[in-house]
Amino acid sequence: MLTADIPPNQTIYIKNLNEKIKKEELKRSLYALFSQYGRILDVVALKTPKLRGQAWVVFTELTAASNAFRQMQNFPFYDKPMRIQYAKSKSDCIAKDDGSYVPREKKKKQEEKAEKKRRAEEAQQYAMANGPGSQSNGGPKVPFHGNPNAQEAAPNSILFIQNLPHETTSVMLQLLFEQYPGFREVRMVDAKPGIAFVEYEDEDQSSTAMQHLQGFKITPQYPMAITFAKKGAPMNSQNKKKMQSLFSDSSSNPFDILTEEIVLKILDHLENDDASARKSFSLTCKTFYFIESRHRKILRPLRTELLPRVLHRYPFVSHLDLSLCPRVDDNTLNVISSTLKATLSSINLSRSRFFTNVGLSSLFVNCSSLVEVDLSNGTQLTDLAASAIAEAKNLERLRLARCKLITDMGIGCIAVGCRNLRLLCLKWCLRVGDLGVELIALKCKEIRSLDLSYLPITEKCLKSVLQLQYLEDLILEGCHGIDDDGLSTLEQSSKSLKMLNLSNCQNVTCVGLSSLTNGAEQLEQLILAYGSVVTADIAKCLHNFSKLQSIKLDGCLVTLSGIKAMASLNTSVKELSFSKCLGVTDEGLSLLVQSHKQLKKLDITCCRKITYTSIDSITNSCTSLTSLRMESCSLVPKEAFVLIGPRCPYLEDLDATDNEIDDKGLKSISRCSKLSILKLGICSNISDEGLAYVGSCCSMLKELDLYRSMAISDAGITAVADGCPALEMINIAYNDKVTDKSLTSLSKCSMLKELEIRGCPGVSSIGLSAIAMGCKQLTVLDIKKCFNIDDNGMLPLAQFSRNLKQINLSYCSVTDIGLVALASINSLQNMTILHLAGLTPNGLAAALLACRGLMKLKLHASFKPLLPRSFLEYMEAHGCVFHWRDKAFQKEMDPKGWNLHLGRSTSTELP
DNA sequence: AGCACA
Repeated sequence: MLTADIPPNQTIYIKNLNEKIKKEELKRSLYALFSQYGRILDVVALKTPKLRGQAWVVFTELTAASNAFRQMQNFPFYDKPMRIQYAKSKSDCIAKDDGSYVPREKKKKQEEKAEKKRRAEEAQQYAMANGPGSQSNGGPKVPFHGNPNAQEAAPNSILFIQNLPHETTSVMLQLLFEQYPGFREVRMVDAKPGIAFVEYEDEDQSSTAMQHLQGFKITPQYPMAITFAKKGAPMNSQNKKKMQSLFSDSSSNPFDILTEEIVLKILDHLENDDASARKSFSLTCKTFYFIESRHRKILRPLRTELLPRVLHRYPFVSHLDLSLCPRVDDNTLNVISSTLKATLSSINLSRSRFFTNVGLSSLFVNCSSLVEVDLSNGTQLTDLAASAIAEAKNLERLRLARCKLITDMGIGCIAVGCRNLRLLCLKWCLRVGDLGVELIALKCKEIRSLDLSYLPITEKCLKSVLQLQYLEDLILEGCHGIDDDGLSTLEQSSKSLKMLNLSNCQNVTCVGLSSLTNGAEQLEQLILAYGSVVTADIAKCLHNFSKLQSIKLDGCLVTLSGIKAMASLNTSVKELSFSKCLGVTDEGLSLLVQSHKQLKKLDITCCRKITYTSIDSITNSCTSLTSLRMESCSLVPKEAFVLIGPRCPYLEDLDATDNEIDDKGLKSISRCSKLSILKLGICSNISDEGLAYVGSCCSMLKELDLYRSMAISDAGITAVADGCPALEMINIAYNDKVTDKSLTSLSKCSMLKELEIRGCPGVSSIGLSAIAMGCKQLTVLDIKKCFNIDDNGMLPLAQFSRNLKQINLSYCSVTDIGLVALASINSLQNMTILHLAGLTPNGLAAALLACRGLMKLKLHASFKPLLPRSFLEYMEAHGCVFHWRDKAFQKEMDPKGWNLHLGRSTSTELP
């Protein structure tokens, strides 16, 4: 059995121990070392020639063993790194506990084992000599990973077929199996290609079919492997009894009565990305553990060091997301390409560095089924990398955003090599110009989506791009080389175009736009944010688009005639965005919403001219509105918010940040029972009374922002915590009325992922402990300037918040001790640690060395000279990026709210 | 490298 195949066991097996240590001392030290993970029942170590250097540690709990297994792997112990595995069998002291202990008769037992092995080998040889798949080349070429107990399965009218090529369909199998009498049906498992179940009327008939089709090759490389399916148990009274006795007898596994088919079906119903559900599933029993490992398709590992073993456990992974691994070197890519050769279809390397074209080349040459690759942020990648990409002949989706060294030459290679590209993102590839893009357009005829944002291109390459007959999405954001004159030379747009983004193209006006979109009859979405003035001319281009759904003009100057032109369109759009637009008035907006009554999403952030009138028109006309974003609409009075609740019952998302809304308004809005996102930052007119309405009516609420809404206190937060169990994000920053009571209430929200309590002096480590214990999904935490949070808050966080990715603890009272504890959280990626009075350079270094997945770290510049250079290099080599800040210590925390209208500190200081 | 309980 290979290491990765050994299922979890409450006993761990440790090898590579220092053989010079005396047995008793070794046992004592192991006991001391591993007690931190849980209660230990026994430590076994022997010094016989065969068993020296090894030991077993028996825990009372499986979870203790698995934590020890993970966390102490390679731990240096008496100068040698420990190699830990799960024990292969149950320890005697456990067996004695649960009554399954059978005293062994030493030699006899061993002989029996050997005998069994011999017999199994004989049987296999016999099968090899007689099976039909063997005539030419001796059995299946491709090892199939099926149920290891398959050969022992009793005859069954259902057959279990493995090692099928992935393109096999149920019709193909039916044609094959219906030739034999008694055929009933073929069943395939959607989420698991390569296997199928075929049912016959009885066991004789299924046996006949099995004999005839054993080893049949649908394609030359895949001889099918047929076994009897594991027996399922219909629920007659006899079985019920069996079930009951199984449950009362802990030594056998009640789940063994489920067939693999049923177990796979259960897995199909688990969310693919729900790690905890999958984990519980595989810890149910050995069979489940095994089946889950074959079913897993998506993997997002935390550590590349463990990748060889992880990939061995999950051989059918097709989607590998390495965005949590800052360091991925060529060696790692080699491991991936050799283990996932045939199965890998998608890989994300956008957050990883340290690999080169050599590793990429091995990846693309070996993994021929790769269809999707994200290499964004590969600022180190050159044209050599591009020519490696060109080996990926089947690539369909390629992202190269910010690969600034890749030139037209490299893109040319990709154009020639990857003819099946459907999506290509070249955003910020500053050395790619007309030539590269033209080559892509000429060679890659399948392109659907092309992102050319911020490229130094002109209309020259657009000629070819617009001839792509399947082009749907074209993104030309910030292409300053494109202007009206150039566009006027274009004759016809792409007929298939659905989305056009010309944001930040200041040299393009409605004139250029109409040349570019001439003939684009399928256009659904037009994004012209931060562009030139929107005038009546816009009507000229828009009136042709009968399918237009969405117009975004964020940051543009919009004239009244421009808005009138949009109001006179004969199509009804679903989405309009005017965030930060100058020129939006009550008159224009009212006209517009009256002619677009189907509107679902409207963004009028910072439209500072609109008043009650606009809100009245919007809510009157657009009753199916789901999203209304109106941050800082400073002339809208509080009375306007009362209109929203009764008129827009489908509202899911309301941004009323920095508005006059009061409790009456909140009462009205709480009638929107589908409300999921509610932003009430800097709303000083709302109080606990208003929040109580939200708490009692909006049970689907997921996000609540109360940043600097200073009138609220514990009672309001508690009402929300009690009434909104689905809450995932809450921001209560800069509120001096909030205390630990709020945090204790919020600890009941078990889905909470993001908590910001920056600048709340009333909360302490006690409240944070409650959060740590109750909110196990917590991923992002901001406790900056919570002066009363100290090391006592970090310890529970370290123990319970194992999913924490990001933390800001600047200005807290945390010291070396708290930080070192925090560092034990494996998932930590991003920390901001400024102005911690009790932090020493040594404590910081010790903590950081323990955080192996760190990607981004904000520290005060004064630490830089105090940390050894070699230490900084070590961290950087592991993928950590340091951000040195030198802002002076701020004693007061913006007591008068000076920052209020100068942009929010959240967005400038948190990444 | 190696899977036991004496």
